Amino acid sequence: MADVAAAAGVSAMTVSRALRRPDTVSEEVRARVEEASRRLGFVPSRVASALASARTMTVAVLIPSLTNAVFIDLLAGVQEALSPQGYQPLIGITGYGPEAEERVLRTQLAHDPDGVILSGLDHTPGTWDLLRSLTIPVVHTMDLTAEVEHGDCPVQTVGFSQYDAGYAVGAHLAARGRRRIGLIAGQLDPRTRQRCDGWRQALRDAGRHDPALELMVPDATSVALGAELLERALATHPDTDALFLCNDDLAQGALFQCARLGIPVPERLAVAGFNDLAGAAWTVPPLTTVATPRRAIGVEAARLLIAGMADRTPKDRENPRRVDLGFRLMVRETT
Amino acid sequence: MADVAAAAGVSAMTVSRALRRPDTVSEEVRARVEEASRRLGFVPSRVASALASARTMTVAVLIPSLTNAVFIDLLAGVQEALSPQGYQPLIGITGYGPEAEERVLRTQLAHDPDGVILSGLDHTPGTWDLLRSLTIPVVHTMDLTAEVEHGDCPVQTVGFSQYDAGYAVGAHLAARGRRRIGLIAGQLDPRTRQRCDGWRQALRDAGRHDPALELMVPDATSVALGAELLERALATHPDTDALFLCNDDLAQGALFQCARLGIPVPERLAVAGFNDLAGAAWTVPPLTTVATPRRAIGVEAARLLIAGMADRTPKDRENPRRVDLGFRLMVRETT
DNA sequence: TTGTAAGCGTTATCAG
DNA sequence: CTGATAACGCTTACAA
Repeated sequence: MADVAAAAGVSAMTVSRALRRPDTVSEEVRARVEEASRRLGFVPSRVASALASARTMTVAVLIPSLTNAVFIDLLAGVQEALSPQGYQPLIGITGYGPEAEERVLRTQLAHDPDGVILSGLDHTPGTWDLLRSLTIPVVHTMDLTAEVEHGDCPVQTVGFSQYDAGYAVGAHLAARGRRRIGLIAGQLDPRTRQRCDGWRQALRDAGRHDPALELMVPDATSVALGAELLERALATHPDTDALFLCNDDLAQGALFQCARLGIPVPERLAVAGFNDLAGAAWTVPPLTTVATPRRAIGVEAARLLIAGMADRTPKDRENPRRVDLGFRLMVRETT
Repeated sequence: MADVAAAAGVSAMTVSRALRRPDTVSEEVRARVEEASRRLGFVPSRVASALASARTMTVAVLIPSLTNAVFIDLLAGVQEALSPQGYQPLIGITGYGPEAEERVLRTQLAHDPDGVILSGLDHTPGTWDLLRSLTIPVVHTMDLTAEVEHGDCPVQTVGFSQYDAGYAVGAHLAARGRRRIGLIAGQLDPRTRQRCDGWRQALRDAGRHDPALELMVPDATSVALGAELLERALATHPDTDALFLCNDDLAQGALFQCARLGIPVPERLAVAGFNDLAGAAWTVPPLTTVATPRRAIGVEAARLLIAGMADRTPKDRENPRRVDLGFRLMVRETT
């Protein structure tokens, strides 16, 4: 920067200004600085800038895993909204564990991010303490604030009601006249559980809930697991006439297995998935599922953060928001 | 750090040492510093550290897109290898355009990464110039260095031969006795083209290449596109008895469409995909495809980078490596 | 083994 | 509108 300043015949400070806020310097100086800067191939050091200005232009984004399309879409939305504003996402992988999340968060905080985006609301007390102590905006995603604020700490959330979405599926299956409605779930994180809770309540409301038809395993969801669990579920309860699979990959695996076993869908068995992942509309038959606004959640979370980071107010604590982006039941042909 | 130093009764420099290289201070001092550090909740500022040491502990990772599972896997591998060593990946999305890639690279370089990982070898002259001028290690992935070095600039690559992989598929289909073997490709980046080139050569070698059976479109690949293109291909050339779809999502879409149209696979039509994406082993029938070592490529690229970053040698120019991680033809039931 | 001094490359601040 | 000066929080280099 000193070199550019010398070349342009101005002070370093003026170079800094000319490059960051061209409107604060005279037209003539701006031109000279830009020319010199370009000629010398000057690239301002963001590190130095960060140290001097206390703004790193980075945002910590914590997600459970990179192999779950749901969080990739979230990340894509975040990236899409952040990057035009000059912010860099710093991704942190938590592996679905609140303890690991706390560790990763601490690591990320050492980078002095200007904001934090988290997945879910299932954090350790240590994490809550940390977050409370921060003076940068924090947004929690993929879930909505519960009635009670967390540990007297107002919280900003962007998501949809996992419970309501699960309820919608249960209600839909019941409305279709199914009597023996089962559930298959993997990856039992809090969000999955909420979906299951909603589904369960819907069946209770319809007077058709049978706990025996619930098959819940901790394993990560996958097409393979869906195929396997479908077989197991039908083996135990052959009279099952409808199944809610808590994620589309499970549902796709189940559909494949039905095809293999010669089980007609939806005639003999109705199948519903969750998330409306890529290809769900093209399975045979096309899969009934719930479209979730994952990308939009990322975009909105980033927007809230940017707003909070712009005015250097200590945090949006005073004004916590709860943004419900909803969901859509996609009724296709498997039900 | 000054506060911790005061609390521990030592100088700031000693705190810095005690925390980074505990073996360089006396046991007693180390204990005092750690205690004080913990008690005060001290988190060293990486920004300041970066400025002072000229090491940001970040690595720029440029990939075309977040919605392509291939690059997510690559990223996951990179992250997995980088993060235990204390490095942070900085992701940059290039959208498959060399020009956009150059822009993104320039942006990332402002963050002073300690290393760079790129996808492919298809860069603009400007990008090559930039890379040549860097004093940090650079690794290119998903492809292998061609015979001729790029613009006299030795290059480090980790990948596999897209050409050979394509050839293997073509040879396999021919060996299965298929006569009218077609090709469906989307996302026509250089890697896809190389796969197609290999496939083409295999068919020529078998004396069965018919350019009319090639259907190449620029659109991003997807299950939906696969279904659509399958129908279009068969409409134009009903006698096609085998198809290579250049990515598994296309192949899955094609399989779905075959099921819908009542086309028996593999009896009437053999289908081969590429990449062995999640679920490929579970389609009906299970999909023949090529397993590519995407995650391993990420891990290996990160390893090479770490090696190059450790010893602060200007760059691994002197010792460019070409790491071929191979591929595996997964013969399943669609062929 | 520990401490001192001098930056690292910017930007905030305030004066001109 | 421009510039001088003092940080920002740490690490390198060297001295003790």
